[in-house]
Amino acid sequence: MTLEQTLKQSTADIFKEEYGVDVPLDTVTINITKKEHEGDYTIVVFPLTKVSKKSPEQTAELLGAKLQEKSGIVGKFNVIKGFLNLSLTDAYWTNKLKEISGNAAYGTFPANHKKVVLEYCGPNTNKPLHIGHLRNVFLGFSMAEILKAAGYDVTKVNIYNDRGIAICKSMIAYTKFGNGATPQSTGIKGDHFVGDWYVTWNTKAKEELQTLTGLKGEFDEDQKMTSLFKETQEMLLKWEAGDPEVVALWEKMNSWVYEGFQQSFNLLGIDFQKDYYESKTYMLGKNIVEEGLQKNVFKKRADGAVIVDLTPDGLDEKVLLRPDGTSIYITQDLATAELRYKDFGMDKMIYVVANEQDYHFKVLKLALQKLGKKWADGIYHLSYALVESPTGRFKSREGKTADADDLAGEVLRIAEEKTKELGKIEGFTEEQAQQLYKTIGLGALKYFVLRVNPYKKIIFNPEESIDFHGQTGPFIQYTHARVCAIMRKAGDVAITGFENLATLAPVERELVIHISEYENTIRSAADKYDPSEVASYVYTLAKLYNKFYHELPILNAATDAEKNFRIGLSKQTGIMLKKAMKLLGIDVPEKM
RNA sequence: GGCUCCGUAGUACAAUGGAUAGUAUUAGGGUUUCCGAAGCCCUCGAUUCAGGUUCGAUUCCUGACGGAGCUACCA
Repeated sequence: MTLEQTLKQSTADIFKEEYGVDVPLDTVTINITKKEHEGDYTIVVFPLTKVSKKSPEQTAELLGAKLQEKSGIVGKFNVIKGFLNLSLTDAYWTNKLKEISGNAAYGTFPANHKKVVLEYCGPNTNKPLHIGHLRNVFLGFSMAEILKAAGYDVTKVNIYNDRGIAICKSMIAYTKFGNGATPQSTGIKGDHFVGDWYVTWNTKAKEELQTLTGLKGEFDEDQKMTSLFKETQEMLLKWEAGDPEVVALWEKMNSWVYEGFQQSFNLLGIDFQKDYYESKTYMLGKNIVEEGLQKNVFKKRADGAVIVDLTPDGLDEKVLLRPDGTSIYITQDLATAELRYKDFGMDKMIYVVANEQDYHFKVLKLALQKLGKKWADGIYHLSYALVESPTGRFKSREGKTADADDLAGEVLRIAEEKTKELGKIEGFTEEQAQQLYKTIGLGALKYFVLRVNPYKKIIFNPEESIDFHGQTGPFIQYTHARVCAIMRKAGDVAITGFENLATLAPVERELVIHISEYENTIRSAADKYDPSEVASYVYTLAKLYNKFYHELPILNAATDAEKNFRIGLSKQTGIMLKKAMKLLGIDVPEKM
């Protein structure tokens, strides 16, 4: 039972005894006491006055006195207006720290035997990763770590959108203008190489369109009249027909892209247990559509298109299959979802996809539920808002600022610069130094993205956003390095129990309390699918530690009992910093 | 037009319906005879507007005003 539950239960028991009324536990609200008041936890008694029929102050006084008398852990209390501030005994907190430090698995919940499949990344193979993918992969990776800590059995999967008109554009441009160049011959990273041909295609199509019409119309529509587009479309048909030459080229170019992606994934520190390819699943949807028709869940429209009527659910009629019988995006996704269920039998299926597709995922879930698939109840769309530049949405045409590799390179460069200026890396080999720049640079980038609630859009200004001061990854990493320095200096002092400690300083209590809140944070972040709660937690922890560090001597503490306790507290803080940052996919260095 | 999401200091973010709305950054000031100054301490500064529900509203409801997304037989 957690402390919160204990206090709630005791409160309910006391009310039962005093007033003979059962108080539902959720009417008892307990918060961490605000800084300006004395106390650790606060019970808000306003809702309880209905039962006690007394003033908030009287109610609180009585409750406080009874809790102090019966709980055994409440040392003192005070009442301000309707707020009952409880201070737990020092013994309670020292025991708590002892208990936590003795449990290496603290913060990891026992296996709940629920399977989660988490899809993230989902790149197109015709262009490199951009800043939107960064938010996606950082969120996805972190969410997977958090769910694992919360006891779930998580499998991360990727889906490659590796077919369609877009990749054919790259292929056509390469065929016509490539002269046999390769990533190896040019030294260009594979995904960028193929992406460059996609850009070339657009440039050439624009030129052709200009000579054709002399106008700068709506490119997206008008490009269809160019010969280049017609060639591209022919290539797509050939690909679909399995033309060996086209398929061979497609395989070759995609292999370049995958090689490039893999480099990015390695740098970013993300991974997948299974890859899905749109080219292998795009024609699988027919069966599920047929099933829907038989179950009378889907209907055939007069023109032959298959639709699902979602108007009773407040949505529209949604087409699932074209009149000519070919499938569309949603058809594939229905089939892919079922395929995943066959592969994994998961309890939850999480899609990490931008909020542009909110509607799509509502349709997907509803359609599967209407088909009677129980597992569809476990579908969750982890929707996140777009990353925008200060001038609006990042467009892939807008240039280099939005490119993921460039951005990562930029933060690594800044990390190197800062480290050379401020770092304590005497004796590092070049390799260790490079590794450190990576740790710090990516730490800054990941933390910057993950500290924001996923549904809120992020304004990203490449020049200003990557900071190393304040609420940032490097600040937390620095704090960890500081703890490590203390531990090195402390040597192998055996940390014993904390029984001999007389009293705790306020900042020591705050630290222990915050450490004891870790499991609540994990639980909440997992339930809400929100890594930003962990980001916020770990920042507060680092800040508290720095405050503690400045206020109190650790190695030079006045008594052995204090020194022993403070070293133990430092050690545990270091462990918690590392654990929490790991859940964000961020490493922490021992020196920086 | 309809639907969804978002509006908090100059800027970027917090706040299960709870106390005097927190934190970072910017600007200004202080702090290395003492464990790492990428730190710590101090000062300035905000809930878009109008109603409603409530003992209590940044939070919930209604409306207005701003911003974004969706409303594709594209993915």
